[in-house]
Amino acid sequence: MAKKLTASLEDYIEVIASLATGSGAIRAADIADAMAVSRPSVTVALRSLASRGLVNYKPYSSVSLTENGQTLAAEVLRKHRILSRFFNEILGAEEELADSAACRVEHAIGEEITDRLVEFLAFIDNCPMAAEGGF
Amino acid sequence: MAKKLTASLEDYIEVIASLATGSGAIRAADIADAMAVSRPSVTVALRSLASRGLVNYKPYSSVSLTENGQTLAAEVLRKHRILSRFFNEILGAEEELADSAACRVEHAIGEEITDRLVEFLAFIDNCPMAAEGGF
DNA sequence: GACAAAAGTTAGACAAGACTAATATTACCG
DNA sequence: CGGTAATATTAGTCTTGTCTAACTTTTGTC
Repeated sequence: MAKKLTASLEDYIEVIASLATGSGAIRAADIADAMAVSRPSVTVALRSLASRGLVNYKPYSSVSLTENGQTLAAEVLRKHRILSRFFNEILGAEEELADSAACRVEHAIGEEITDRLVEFLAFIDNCPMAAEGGF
Repeated sequence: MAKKLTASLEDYIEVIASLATGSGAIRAADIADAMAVSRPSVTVALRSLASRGLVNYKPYSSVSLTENGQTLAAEVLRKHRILSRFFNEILGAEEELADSAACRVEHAIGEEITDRLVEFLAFIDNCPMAAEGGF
């Protein structure tokens, strides 16, 4: 497997994957807007991701994730979703807070903790005692 | 309140607080050893923390936390403990993994999420249905 | 009390990540 | 087709956090 990305590069990958679900080509400006970051920062990040084989990137043209990039993005998004759900549904945090916390924590937990959290949420979903209105 | 610290500086504060529970003065070398970091890095961090009024620091002498530093350390340690317990006791992760994940996540969640996690664990502790052997 | 070892700091380098200002490229419209 | 607007990149700077190597200060031992 590839070497671990920094939190920042994971964020770029994540945003690119999100933009990819929409229609149309992804341009650096879209990424910059989505991340509230300057365009030169995007250029640097794209070069770094390209050098790791995670995005297809040629100067002055549109961007896409490679196979590996998609795999990686999927894992980050999975962490994000499960954390956001946990913070919101189990802990009762507002959606916006849950989401922003998930955005940061997603870079700090590994696969095992994530898997266990998935199992935990699945258990709660099926738990008759935990139905309606949370705990 | 003071401006938010970086993850790195929070780590330093946390380690200093931990070392402070032992006996004897805290020296830079102790911090370097505890964090597996070079001594010059400790010097830099101490200067930064001192400039923020969080540690008492004079070159070539021992280190202590100020009142504000202690308050801040307590908050970080509280996050650490609650996260570690959650990962270990609720999710069932090995202690070592739970602790290392807590080490990273503690910098990524705020007071509100922490408070809610505390409440959640307190609920589980008192929940007759969740007794013995986890869920 | 002198002097070697331990501890601490300074100096200089590097990497990541961000920014602004300036330059280059592309694309669209008349 | 030419020229401007939009987009992208380059160049140069800053901050944070780390390192190694060299120098300084403190400490402890005889």
